[in-house]
Amino acid sequence: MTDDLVKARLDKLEDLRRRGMDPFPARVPTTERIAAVLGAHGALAPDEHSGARVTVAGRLVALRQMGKASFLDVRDGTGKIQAHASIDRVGQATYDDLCHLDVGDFLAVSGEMFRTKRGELTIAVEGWTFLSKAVRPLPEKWHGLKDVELRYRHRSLDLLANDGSRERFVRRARMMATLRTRLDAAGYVEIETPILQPIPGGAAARPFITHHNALDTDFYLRIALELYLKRALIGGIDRVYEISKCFRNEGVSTKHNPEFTMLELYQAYTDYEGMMRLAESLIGSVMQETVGSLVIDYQGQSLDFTPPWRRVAMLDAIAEATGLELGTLPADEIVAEAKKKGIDLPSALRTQLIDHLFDRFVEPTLVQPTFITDYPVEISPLAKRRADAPHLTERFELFVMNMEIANAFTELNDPVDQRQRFEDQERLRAVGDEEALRIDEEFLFAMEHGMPPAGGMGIGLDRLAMLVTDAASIRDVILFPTLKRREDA
RNA sequence: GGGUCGUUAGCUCAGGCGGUUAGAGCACCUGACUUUUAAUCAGGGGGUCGCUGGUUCGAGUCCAGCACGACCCA
Repeated sequence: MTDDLVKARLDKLEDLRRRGMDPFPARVPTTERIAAVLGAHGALAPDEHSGARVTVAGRLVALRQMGKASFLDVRDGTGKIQAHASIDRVGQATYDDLCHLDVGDFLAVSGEMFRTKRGELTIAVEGWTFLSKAVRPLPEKWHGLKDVELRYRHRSLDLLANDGSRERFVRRARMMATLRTRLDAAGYVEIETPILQPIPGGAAARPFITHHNALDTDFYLRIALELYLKRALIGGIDRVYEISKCFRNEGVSTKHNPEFTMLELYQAYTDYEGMMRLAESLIGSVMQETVGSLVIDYQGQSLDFTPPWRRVAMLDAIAEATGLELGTLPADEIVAEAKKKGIDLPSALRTQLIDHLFDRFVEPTLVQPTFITDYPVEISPLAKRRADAPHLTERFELFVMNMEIANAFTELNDPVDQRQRFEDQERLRAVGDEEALRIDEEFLFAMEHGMPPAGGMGIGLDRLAMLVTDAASIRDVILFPTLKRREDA
């Protein structure tokens, strides 16, 4: 039983105290990082001793005892090193103490570096210090922790047991760093905007609701960053971005987590064409810095991010996939035309029909990076209209591997049009569309003071992280994904 | 929301058509072993078979409900 394993280790903890050692000391000897030690002694030949003494600290991950000598594997955040302890070198008492360690305990070891006959760089232990006790056994060393539920619920153990998991999050961090470095170099200013918002805006989604006691007011957790970043843009921070969590009160799936990380950026004096070029260079940089190539392998599929990426207008993509030339056909005629092609459509609003056709026939075909452009104005209430086709907007979404990765537009900066769009949305809300946008007077007030022409873009960073880490589920790139609480856990 | 699958020792997994005391490897404990690296060898301990009910002389196994999770669909 677990209790027996824990009890045995708790007994050892008491034993340590009896032997005069503190199982949880506050001070640690000065140590080097393991990767640095290995790097500095890489030139040693088998059986050669360096003459140099090193000290490292880490977790004991394996202990091979052979009577009067033992091998210990010690791991820190940079790597793993072997140590060799023999009764000759450290004496009976110290050796006995060392043999009472459990796999999982932390310790510092010091001694001379040498390479074994079998070629492994090793510390010949001369002294050691106990650093921290593990009172539960670690997951199994060979098979690791496979149960996906345990991996998500006990991520610390997943990171410990599965190298692939740890490497995935390191790579995600490199992706984040690359994005910030590129944007900072391009003169973008990173800011922070409210998570608690009186009116959730910037996207069509259901929000979480929470309550502020002292103000006795309900707030919403933000569903997008957009409207606050645009306020900053209006205020003169004319290249601005934020990388942060957004929250949407929707189902979970391999591509959706209720809280997820978005990058949103706004740049004055450009447009959605500029955003397409930026997407190509920014995501290209991420691929180069994380995977090392613009051609990546994702779940057995080769994806090529070499620019320029394919661009297709939404209605053209639907025509290509279905043979339906929608043009400006009203809803009932779309249904009729579809029927002729053998496609059954429910009676719905024109935009819903377009959405439906796109999701069903186009999205499943979008594997290589593709910009879908020119979305209908009704589903793009914050994007500028095309001058030559006012029912369409200067907007694109980027699709890769059937997933929406980015959404961008030439930003609407006409406050009169913006007010009308909000009012159209409010009318949809009134007839039951819970995801329709709400009118935001504060935002309109800001825009009425003049907003520069601008391009803006949002990128779903969890999904981008899936691509760069070859992860099949969004939960594999979110350290602590949203799970139901378990009573017994 | 619907469908399919899963839940057995700390971890990874077996468990034929319902039949004696539920098995293995790793981990753990005892002993041997001074260059191993999934160390090896000998011995030992460890189980609310997810939960609740039902069928049956008898349920890890069959049935129903529930919980949690995975995948697919909307």
